Amino acid sequence: MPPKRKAAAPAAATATKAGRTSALSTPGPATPRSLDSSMMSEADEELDEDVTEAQKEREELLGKEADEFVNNWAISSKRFQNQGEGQKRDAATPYFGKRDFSGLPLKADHHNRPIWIDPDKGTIVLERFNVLAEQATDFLITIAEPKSRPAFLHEYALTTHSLYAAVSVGLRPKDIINTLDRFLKTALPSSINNFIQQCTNSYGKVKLVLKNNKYFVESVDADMLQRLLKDEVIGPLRVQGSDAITTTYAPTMGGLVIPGTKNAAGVRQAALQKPGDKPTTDTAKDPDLFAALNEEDDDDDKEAVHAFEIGDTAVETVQKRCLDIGYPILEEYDFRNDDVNPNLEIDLQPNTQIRPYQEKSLSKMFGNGRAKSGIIVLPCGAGKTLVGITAACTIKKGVIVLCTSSMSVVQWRQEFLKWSNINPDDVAVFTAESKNKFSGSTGIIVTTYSMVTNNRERSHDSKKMMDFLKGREWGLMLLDEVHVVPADVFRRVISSIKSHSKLGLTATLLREDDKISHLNFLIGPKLYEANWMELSQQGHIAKVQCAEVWCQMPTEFYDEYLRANARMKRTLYAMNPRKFQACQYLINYHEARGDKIIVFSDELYSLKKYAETLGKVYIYGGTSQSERMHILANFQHNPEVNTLFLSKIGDTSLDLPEATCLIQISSHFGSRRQEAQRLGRILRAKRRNDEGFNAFFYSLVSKDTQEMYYSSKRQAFLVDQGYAFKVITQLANIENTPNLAFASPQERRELLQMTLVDNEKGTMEDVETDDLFGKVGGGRGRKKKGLAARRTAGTLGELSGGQDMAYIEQNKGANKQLKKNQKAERDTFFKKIAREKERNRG
DNA sequence: TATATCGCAA
DNA sequence: TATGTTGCGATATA
Repeated sequence: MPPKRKAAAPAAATATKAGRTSALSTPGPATPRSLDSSMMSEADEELDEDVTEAQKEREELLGKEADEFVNNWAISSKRFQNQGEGQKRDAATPYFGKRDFSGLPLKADHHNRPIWIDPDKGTIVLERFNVLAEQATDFLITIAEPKSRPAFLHEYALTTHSLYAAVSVGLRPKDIINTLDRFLKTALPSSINNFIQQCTNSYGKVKLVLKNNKYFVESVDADMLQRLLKDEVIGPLRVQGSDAITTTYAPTMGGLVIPGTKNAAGVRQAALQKPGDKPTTDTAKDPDLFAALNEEDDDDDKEAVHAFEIGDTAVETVQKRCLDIGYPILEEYDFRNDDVNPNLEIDLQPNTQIRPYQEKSLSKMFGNGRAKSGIIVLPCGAGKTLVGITAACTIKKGVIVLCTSSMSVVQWRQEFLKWSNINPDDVAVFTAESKNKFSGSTGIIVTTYSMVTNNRERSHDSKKMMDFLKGREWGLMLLDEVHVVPADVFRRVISSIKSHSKLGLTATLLREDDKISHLNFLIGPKLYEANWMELSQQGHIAKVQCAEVWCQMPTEFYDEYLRANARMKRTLYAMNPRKFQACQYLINYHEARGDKIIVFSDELYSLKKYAETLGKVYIYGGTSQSERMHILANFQHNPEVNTLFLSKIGDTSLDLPEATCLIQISSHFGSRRQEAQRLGRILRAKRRNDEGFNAFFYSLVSKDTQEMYYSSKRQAFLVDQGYAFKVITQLANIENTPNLAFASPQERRELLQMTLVDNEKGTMEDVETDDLFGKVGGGRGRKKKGLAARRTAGTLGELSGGQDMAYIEQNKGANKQLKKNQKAERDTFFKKIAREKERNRG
């Protein structure tokens, strides 16, 4: 393959693109209101007990089929069908065998091109240091799945799903192939070419569109529709009497303006500006190859589309069948031409401007002027909510928001009020406590997954509410924390509520099981995934230093550890006195530095022990609502309270104040999601834009225990995002920390004894403590009534209560002292870290 | 109003 | 290389 135009090409593309984005007009015409609600689905009446059974079965089936589908389409099954390209052999060939790709001819100017591809697996490697790296990155996130993105070499995988996503945002096969070839250092292997052709031929050709309250199967390819009509399952489902295939012209993006973008801001002044004028926006600087390619689509302006109608009840069958025969259906909502569903009065607050990456992700969703269903992945603190709200403001139809907890329900409502001009009466909350409806003909409902999926007997009110939710059509379904949806029960949401489009939001599209791929057909493709490192370099989220601190287990602890059962093992490695000391040291250090510190421990016994011994506040599941509020408020405003201990309650269900340092002493097995979520807790830091400001993330790990294995597993995701974990085996000057706990062998033995005794009878209930400082404890823990509670509570109360008071004072003194030699100590600390870093590199 | 119970997720 | 127990929300109960 001859070398083609190189560096100049993307630049040119950028220019065209910029010209295009300035083609402005206001969003579609005001839609007349129609209150015709006779369109309710027949589904309502039959939705009772036995239906849920059937639903379950159907979902299982769908799940299985999705898996099979994925397997059938794996790239490896189609590899080398006609591998013609010169398989040269040389001396090294025997060592690589089939994996010798030296035969792929390098292009003459290969050093100007940034990517390599594995013809076998579709793995793409990108050189970040290449001049074209930026453009290539933009292209790659559109067509491939980011696998690993550390500093210099990024790894992507070309998969069926990623190509599906690329097609769904409007790329054509020839765009993909040409651009890929342009960036490749070698000739494009024919296996990859075939793979792309095959995937893209079947993907994205068929669309499911809801128009005037009727479902249409739509395609630009008339033959394709004929094939579907001849299909034994789909054919009969076509609505009788509409035998003709209708042909219309597809709208293009022209005219649609996403609120909050610079374009939107300029709409009024630029109303007279002609399309094609010189760009006036900064977006021109942003080389977005995808948009550039999409640009070409607009040349053949009006594309004919063909469609036939299917009944409401047939939708799921058709979707499933299409998946079976290899033409997965895309969901699109032509909201601008929907004059059946009433419009919602909503717009972003004037002067609201969304960030470039938010704009980018939304432009993928609304790329062709319709709303495409799919998933947007942004790190915590990067403004997912605003993306959702902006989408709602673009569609301007009824919205249903699903959250994981009632706390985030309240937050979503607040955010809606904060960012948009929505009438507060139109944002209704549906939870156990409040079951409001909006007053007008349409509005926004914020609710939880569990509220909608609840299988059990319902209270009268919520039954009525559910009927209401099921009985209407929603313009947009916003799925917060969408990674929870594949959980079998939550999946039911999708089928029970009818919405024209679905937008999933998450920070970590990750699960430890394999159900994550189900999202591809439950909701839609991944439309956009932000790179954490990039956002932190641009100052949208904080820069974080990650460190793993290895703590030696004292021999007597290790002996017990080896002997203990799994449960006790976990307690023991959390209670490791060296770990305790490291924790104490880090807290001292960071408090002196002015940080707000959160310490996570999933292990409740150690959580309480650590917090009580150090005289810090803690929150866990058993902390009552009012105490939680009290503690959080103190942590946020009281300069005396700088450290907060949390159980895994802090992962999802607390609205945590800003923190700048995070220490993990115990965590849940190898959950990458948890690790990422916790890191996310410090990404919001307002000080992030201060010169040289860093947030800190420490994992304390007991050496030579299972924790080491879990820890490495947990870090995988963050490492792929480009975070470097430093390993620290020795904290500088730790032995000189004043009032270091468990410094003597005697104390360590006592700690061990106490740990063993307290946990021997197994249960945490036994050591449930009374309110220590009147701040913690109580609440609705799962403690068994009466019984042993009093016995041990006494011991522990005395023990920790007495010691803690002493500790509080000592620590205050210690902090003052620390401040004196603060600088000296900080220096040694960082020298230590630097030395460790060197060692790890070598 | 506070608390116990249940189903479910990780 | 797998685990088991913690927490949530909704509802029923006194």
